[in-house]
Amino acid sequence: MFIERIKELREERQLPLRKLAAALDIDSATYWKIEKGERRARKEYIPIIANILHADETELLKLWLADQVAAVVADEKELSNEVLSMVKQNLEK
Amino acid sequence: MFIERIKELREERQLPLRKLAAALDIDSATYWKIEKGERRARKEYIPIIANILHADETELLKLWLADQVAAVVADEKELSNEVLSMVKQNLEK
DNA sequence: GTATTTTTGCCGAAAATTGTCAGGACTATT
DNA sequence: AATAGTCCTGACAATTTTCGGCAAAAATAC
Repeated sequence: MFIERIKELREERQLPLRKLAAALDIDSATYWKIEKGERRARKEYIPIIANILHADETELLKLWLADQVAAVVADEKELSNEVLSMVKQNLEK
Repeated sequence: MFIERIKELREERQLPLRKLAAALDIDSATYWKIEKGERRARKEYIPIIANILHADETELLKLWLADQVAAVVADEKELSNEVLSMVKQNLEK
């Protein structure tokens, strides 16, 4: 979700990976891996990415969080609905 | 959720930390930290814990997963409901 | 008051994650 | 076909995070 979105945005803006990598102060290869899902984007990167892509930071943050959550339950898909409900419940207190 | 539950069960069964630690082959101090939330229980520990506490493994697994998920969104409680919904949506595909 | 259990802090080992480097593949341009 | 620019990849190095043991203090039980 997150990575598809930032790739999409980057292409819309016609920015090369290099530009994003520079903004984040990392190697282009690393940024490439982030977009591919081989590396996780650090949370601190989100505002920087949002900025350079002129995207909504909160939107990206939500996508990023959703990815993290999805990763947790990925191995137990059968249980995930129930687990997510439990978490929701628990948050309401 | 997970840690409260296993502590509760352990006390019901009147087992000292030591017993659990032994079953998991770790130091009592480490087990204590798990029960306190200062250490994360490894996923592999769950069946062992379930067994020695005569508890339902799936129940404990769900609680454990819920904790992991909650940890992800803990810093962004305002967004968590939306994030959880997104994940649910995404799983239905 | 001794023994057992629980609680803490601190440190080193181990594992996981992140990043760099060097270079290959592909495309477009000239 | 040579150059330039971007994208892609694997191997390795560096860093960060996590984990567990140890030693000992505090609390509780016997």
